[in-house]
Amino acid sequence: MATTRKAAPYHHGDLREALVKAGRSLLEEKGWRGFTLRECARRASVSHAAPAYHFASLDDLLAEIARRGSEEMTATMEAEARRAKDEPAARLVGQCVGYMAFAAANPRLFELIFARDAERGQVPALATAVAAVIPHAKPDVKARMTDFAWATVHGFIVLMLEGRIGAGESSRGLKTRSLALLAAMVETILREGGVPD
Amino acid sequence: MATTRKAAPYHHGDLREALVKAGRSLLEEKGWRGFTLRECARRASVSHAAPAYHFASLDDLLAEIARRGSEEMTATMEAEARRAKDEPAARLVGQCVGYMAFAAANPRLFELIFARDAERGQVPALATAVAAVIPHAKPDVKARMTDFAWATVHGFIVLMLEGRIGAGESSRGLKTRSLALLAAMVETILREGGVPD
DNA sequence: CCTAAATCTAGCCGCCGACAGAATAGGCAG
DNA sequence: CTGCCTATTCTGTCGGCGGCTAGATTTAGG
Repeated sequence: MATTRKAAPYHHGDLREALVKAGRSLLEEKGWRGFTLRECARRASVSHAAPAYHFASLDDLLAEIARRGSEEMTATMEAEARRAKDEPAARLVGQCVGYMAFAAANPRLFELIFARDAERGQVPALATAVAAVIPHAKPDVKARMTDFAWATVHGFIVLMLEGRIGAGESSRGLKTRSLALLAAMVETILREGGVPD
Repeated sequence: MATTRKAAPYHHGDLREALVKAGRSLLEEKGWRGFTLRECARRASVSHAAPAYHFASLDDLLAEIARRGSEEMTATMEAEARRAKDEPAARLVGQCVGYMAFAAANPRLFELIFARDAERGQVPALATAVAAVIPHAKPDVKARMTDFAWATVHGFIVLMLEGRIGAGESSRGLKTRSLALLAAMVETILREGGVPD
């Protein structure tokens, strides 16, 4: 056939695709422990052993879901950065906003990405964005500031998703706080690695 | 029986205690999906149904482990703070160091604490420590700075544990980086809510 | 020593992930 | 059109799990 893989559907249509989709929604609905290969099969209207042909194991399916989620997250960040003003700091903030927005919209998937998608030179775009804010800084300072930015944003959204921060607050208030956090973060980056004032 | 609960051991000795201990080490060893009520029972040399008497469910045992872990973590933070210089900023840094040290020493337990121990007015000591650094700031600024500090420290240690930050770095280097991060954090707190310079 | 409560064991249920082998369905050679 | 080939899915099975119940065993306290 034309493509390398599964060109024409046989019994199901495209089971691999259906399983990934079912798995993703199942994960978001029932969480972690409710995620079951058999339930994915059920949602795809297929026997309990059918997934085995497409995914060697449960972890294999999770890995694929994480892989796609990771791509989607990167895309969200870049889209948000493009919407921002054409200015280094604004673009960095945009990426961070995209990061948090994706996590808030897909909390379990976000968790999964960080639990499963280990050891990947993640978020290279973030490093670029930070570097653009402090172009004159030394490489190691840029690296440290990237870590700082990432840690701040990641920690904040995680704590918020876990309900440790701003538990009883309005959505409006949380947005304001997030932006204040990002502003403080940018200022710190500028001060630490910034223009030789 | 003097105390309210399980004063003298019966068959086992103190099964409840043994299960918590076995569960904690099992969690650290096999992680999360290897954590099994039956394996805990096995490690305590007891039948598979014995735990049911002490813990209503697997979640119940996890909750207890998380509860104790949380206390231990708080103690670690306070101990580290006491070891620091008698100065607000140093004590805040000390608490953060304790936070990271505990997480690094008990990564799975640390995860568990944050996953299970939801909705608790966590880390009140951190809020106190931050407030002491910026005594003249308004309450809402203190709150924001506490969130900022917590997010920074939490994000950093999580990313480090996941291997996203400083993957190939020496332990020495990581320590230096951590301290640099904390220093930047304290400076930001001072600048944002600090002394009216 | 006897009773009642506390503690543990044995056994069952339904669910799970993984594996083995049978069955189906489309493509294709003849 | 026939018959085979291979990709895909199904049925059936195994051991392990969490949770439950029934019953045995041990201990405390009179």
